[in-house]
Amino acid sequence: MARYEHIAGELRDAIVRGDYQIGAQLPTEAELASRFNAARGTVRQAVAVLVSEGLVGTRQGARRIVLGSERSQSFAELHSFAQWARSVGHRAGGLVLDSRRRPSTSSEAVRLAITPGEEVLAVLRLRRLDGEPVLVERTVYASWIAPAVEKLDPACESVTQELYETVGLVFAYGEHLIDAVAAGAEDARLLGVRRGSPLLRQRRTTTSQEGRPVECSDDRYRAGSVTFSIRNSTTANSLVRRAGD
Amino acid sequence: MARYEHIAGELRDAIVRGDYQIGAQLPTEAELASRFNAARGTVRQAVAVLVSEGLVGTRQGARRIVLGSERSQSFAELHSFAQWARSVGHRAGGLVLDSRRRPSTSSEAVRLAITPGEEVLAVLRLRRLDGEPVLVERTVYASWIAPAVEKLDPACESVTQELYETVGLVFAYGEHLIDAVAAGAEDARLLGVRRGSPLLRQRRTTTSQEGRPVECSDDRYRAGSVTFSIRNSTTANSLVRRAGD
DNA sequence: TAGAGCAACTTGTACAAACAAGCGAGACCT
DNA sequence: AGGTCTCGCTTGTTTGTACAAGTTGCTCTA
Repeated sequence: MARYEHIAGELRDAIVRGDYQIGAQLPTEAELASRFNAARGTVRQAVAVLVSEGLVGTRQGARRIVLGSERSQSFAELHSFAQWARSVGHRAGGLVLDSRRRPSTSSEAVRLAITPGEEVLAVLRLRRLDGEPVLVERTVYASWIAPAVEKLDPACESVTQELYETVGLVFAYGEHLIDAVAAGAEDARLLGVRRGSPLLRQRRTTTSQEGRPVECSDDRYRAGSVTFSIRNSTTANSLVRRAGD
Repeated sequence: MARYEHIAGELRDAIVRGDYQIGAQLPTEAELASRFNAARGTVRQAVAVLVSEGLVGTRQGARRIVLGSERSQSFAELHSFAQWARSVGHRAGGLVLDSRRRPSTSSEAVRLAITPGEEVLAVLRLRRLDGEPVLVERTVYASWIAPAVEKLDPACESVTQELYETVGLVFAYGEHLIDAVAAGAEDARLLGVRRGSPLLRQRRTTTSQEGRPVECSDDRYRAGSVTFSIRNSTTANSLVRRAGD
C-alpha cells in the first residue's frame, strides 16, 4: 500500500471515528508531514483523496475543514449489489428470471460500442434485500462475455465477484444515469407494488480496465429502498444534471 | 489561470471536439510535457483533472484512454437551476409561492448545524423550464441569511447569483441525496401531474466556503424532465448508494 | 470604536530527480 | 503454433525546493 494511501486511511478513520468533528479544522500540512514523517507532497496527495471523497473541504490560505464523516464506498461496493449489501450489514439475494440472446437495439449498440444488430445477452434479475424484493435488473451483456454469464448459477449472489473469479474480468469504469419512472406491469408484479408507483431508475454502463464496454443495465429500485448520495464542491464535481430526453 | 488548468482545458477541448475518439489513447506524459513545455508533474496534475471528471481512464503501465466526451458541469451550474438551464440552452423561470419564518424541525437543525427550534426561513418555489413547470423547491435557510433572502424579488431567476451580488455569499460545498417519491397533493397541483405519480427527489444541503451550512432543500422534479449523471471508477468514486430510511 | 493595513501562517503551483511497478510487444524456446 | 520471458515504455510514488496567493488575527491609526 502506498504511503499516501496509508495516511489518507488514518485521517479518514479519525474523521469517521469522530476525532475531528464536522466543521472542525484539520491539522496543517506541515504538522501532518512531521507526524507521519513524510514529505509535504505526500501529505497533500493523501488529503486530496479525502477532498475528492467530499469528506474534507479545502481552499487556499485557510485551514482545511471536515465536511462529512461517512465512509464512502469503493467502486466495487457501488457496482455490486451483493458487495454493497454486505458492507452495509444487509443480506442480498438474487434470482435470474429470464436470460436470452437477441440482436442488440441501436441504443444498446451505442452504449456497448458494438454494431447495431450484433448479438447480446439480455438478463432479467430480481434482487432482494433481507428477503424483500427491492430491485429489478435488466442487464445487457456484450457477446464476448455472454458465455461466462450464461454459465453462472441463476441464484448467484454476486455476478461481479463470480465473473472475476471465473474469467478474471474486472469492472473498472461506470457511467450512471439516475431518474424516476413509473412502475410498468412487470416491475409492479415483481416488486410487489402498484402499477404506476414511483421507482428510482439507474441506467448504467460498465467497462473493463481497457475501456471496453461489458454491460449496460436498467435497474429499478422500489421507492424508499435505496438512496444515492453525492458530495461535491467548487473544486471537486462529479454530479451532473441533464434535461430529460 | 494555473498552468495545469490551461493544459487540462486544452486536452478537454480536444476530447470534446473529437480529436481523441472514445477508446483512443492519449499522448504519453512525456510527450505532453514537451508539447506544453511543462514539467511532468504539472502534466500529471492536468490529466488528474480529466480523470476525476470521468473523461479519461488511467492505470499504471498502460497508456491513458478516453472514456467519454461530454463536458462536465461546474459546481455553480449544478447548484443553480437558472445557471444550469442557461448553460444547456433552456430558459429558467421561477416564482416564490410561499415564504415564512418558523422554528426549525430537529432534522433541519441537524442538517443546518443549528439548535432545534431556532428560527429558519422556509420558502416554497415553483421552477419552470421553457415555461413548463418541472420542479418544486422547498428550501429552508438558516436565520443568518434569511433577511437577504426575504429581500429578493419573488420572481428572481437565480437566487444563487443574487445572493452573491447582494451579500457576497458563495455556495461552495453540497451534499445531495437522490431518490424517488410519489407526488403529494401539493406537488401534483403545482407540477400538473396526477397524485402518486413518480417524482425524482433531490435533498441537498449547501454550505458556504467556511463550511457553514446555508440552506437545505427538498427539490422534486417531474419525471422525465431531469436526469442526474455520474461517472466513476475504481480510482475516482463519488457516488454512494444508501439503504432507504 | 471602526476601519485599514501589515505580518505570520497556510494552502496552491511548478520544477526537478529518482526509483517502483505494471503493461505490452517482440524474441525465444519447445 | 503456442506459450514463456525479457526488455523497453509508461504511469505511479516520494522527496525536496522555491515561490505565489489567499486567510486570519493583530496592531495601528483616524
